[in-house]
Amino acid sequence: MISTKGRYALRIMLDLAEHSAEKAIPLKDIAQRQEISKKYLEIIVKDLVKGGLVKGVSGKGGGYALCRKPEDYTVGEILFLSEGPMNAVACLAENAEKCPRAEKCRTLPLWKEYDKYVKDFFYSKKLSDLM
Amino acid sequence: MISTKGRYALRIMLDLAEHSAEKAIPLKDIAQRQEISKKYLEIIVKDLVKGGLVKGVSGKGGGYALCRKPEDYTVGEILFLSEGPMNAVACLAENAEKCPRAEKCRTLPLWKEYDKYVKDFFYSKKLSDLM
DNA sequence: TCAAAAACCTATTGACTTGATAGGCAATTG
DNA sequence: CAATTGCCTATCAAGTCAATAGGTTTTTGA
Repeated sequence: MISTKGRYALRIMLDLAEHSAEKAIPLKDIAQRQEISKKYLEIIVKDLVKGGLVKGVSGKGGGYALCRKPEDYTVGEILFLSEGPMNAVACLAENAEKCPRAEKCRTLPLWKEYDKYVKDFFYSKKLSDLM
Repeated sequence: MISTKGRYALRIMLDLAEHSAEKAIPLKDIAQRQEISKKYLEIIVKDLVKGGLVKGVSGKGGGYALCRKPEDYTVGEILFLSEGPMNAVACLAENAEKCPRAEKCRTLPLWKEYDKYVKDFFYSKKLSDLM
């Protein structure tokens, strides 16, 4: 299940895409429009900054702005940056200790196929597709 | 992410499909073969019984057996029975209070599409496909 | 016949994740 | 220079996950 982190991240990106006119948008405005606590959005937008998807401008008159055009973002990169890798099952996680049953496991191929299927879906969608 | 409940449920079903020769298979055997605690499997198989996917036979010589042929089960029905509905996002859950933003939400259509995409995947796979 | 073997039932638990809230510091500008 | 805004760390309550534990009932097969 996709958590609020990923969902809100996408809404932030969309809000920026729809309202930015070359100038930075303060988080307060986004919070009001999206009806989400500004404090919570701060946590989420931090990851977007760290990941290089948006840039923050401090000080009065500051705010956030996209780094690229909306059509140059995929939904996948936004989502996976906020949610983490979103592996279908624990066996496929980065840090997972290699399962000794992997060779003979009847279900592992299914999870691998599903994992790719999901990633294909989100990487094929662009931010601009949602506007 | 798919939890152990759903994954183990599928492995139980597969084990039954591969080892049942008309007679019931005791959970102890499945637990040994699958290297999963029998006690934990009890919890999981209970849902499968309640959902009518397998039948349990009490008493000495008892165990569990499939109710249908492996090709007549979809992976989806096994998984969603164990995991619950697996809605992509909270907004789409059964019991979710209707979101007042639903009408104008830019992201809801994406989640709906994804939800269907995932369900299509699992409902199109048969248990026999994994054997 | 009766004891072993099996399903079935209820409760509990520790670790982790989720969805926030709170308070304050740093940077920038009108 | 004060208002505005981003940025940082910490904390928290509630819920979920992955089991474990101990007992009761049912049925067979020796």
